[in-house]
Amino acid sequence: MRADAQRNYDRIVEAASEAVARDGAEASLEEIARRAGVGSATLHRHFPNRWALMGAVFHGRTEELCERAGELESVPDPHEALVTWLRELAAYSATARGLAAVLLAEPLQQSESCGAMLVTAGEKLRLRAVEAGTVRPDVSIADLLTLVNAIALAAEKTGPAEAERLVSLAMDGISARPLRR
Amino acid sequence: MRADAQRNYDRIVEAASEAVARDGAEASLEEIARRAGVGSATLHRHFPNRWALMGAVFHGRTEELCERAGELESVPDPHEALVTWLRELAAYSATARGLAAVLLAEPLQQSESCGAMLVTAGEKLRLRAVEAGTVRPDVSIADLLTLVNAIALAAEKTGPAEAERLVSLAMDGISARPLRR
DNA sequence: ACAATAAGTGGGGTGGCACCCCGCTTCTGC
DNA sequence: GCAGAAGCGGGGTGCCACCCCACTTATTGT
Repeated sequence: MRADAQRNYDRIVEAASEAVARDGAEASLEEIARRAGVGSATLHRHFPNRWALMGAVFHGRTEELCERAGELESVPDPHEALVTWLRELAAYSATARGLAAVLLAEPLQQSESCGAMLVTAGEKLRLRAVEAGTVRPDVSIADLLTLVNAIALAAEKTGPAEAERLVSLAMDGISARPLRR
Repeated sequence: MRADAQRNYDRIVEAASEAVARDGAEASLEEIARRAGVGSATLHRHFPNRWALMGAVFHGRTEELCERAGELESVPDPHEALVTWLRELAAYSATARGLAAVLLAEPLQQSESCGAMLVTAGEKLRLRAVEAGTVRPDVSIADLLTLVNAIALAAEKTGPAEAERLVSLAMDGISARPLRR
């Protein structure tokens, strides 16, 4: 990649980050290009569609979340580690407007994508919890991520606190029965 | 309302129903107007924004779901009644592309809205389950509907079966502990 | 240092969209 | 059957995503 192309790429991602923070994932691509100081054609050449751009925008944050998953592997209680991570993921998704939509929209299998990164990071936490016997083995990491993303998407209007509450609710279940762990 | 205005209203809703079934809630309003045989201005006069139209489209179906809630009140097991209703709601929302998005988008309190109808219908089922002691009293009907709609939205691509599975999952919780009901 | 060339750029075009204005048509109460 | 109001829709505006192609710029070999 040529040096100037790299510079434009970075400028676009930076402008897109600001735009997404302000307007959500539906931000105008034209305006992003304008603010990045490039033509709209340049934006469309680097990112063939909106999701590709959003993927780049959220890539950094996704890496942080994956690192956080790594940290949580050293938490003694595997169940707590998993639930904590899922709650943090929900809280961040609910704040960074559009991340949840991007994660749900993009095919989860495709490597290099944000979704794939989260799958591999989260799978370790899930497996540890299953081995500890606190999580049903028939629940896949894809199930958990879909559930959490769904909640984050729904809670985008009501805020991260509500998102975390709903995640806790879904993890524990709605039934009034004593917790036996 | 004048007779011709009523006729146009009905035509628009019918065309919109077809369009939504095909393209989801993001269907082109212009095309809906075209297929209804009216000018786009007429559509915009009857429905000031997209959600107003979607509300009208889903009104009939929402009524059916409310009736279904009424039927389920006579099911002996209150917990089963509630979960069955929520699962059916999720399955329908996942099929009728866009219903979930509409329900999440519109303010839940506003009367006459689809959301409000579902709240009053579902609240009875929830209350019965709480009184039977099978559902935690701190879980509101709004929580449940948000959760179910979120799942339906996320499962729009994967189909109603997956939506039902995730609802069941959220209702029971992910933990590997014996069901004590 | 510089020319050849491949890579990258952006102004401007296209078609589609939501939404609005306003002169015209059609219904309705009397 | 008529006056006035209620409703209508063609056409306009401004915004958008996305594309084409003549031009500019970085790189590479000498």
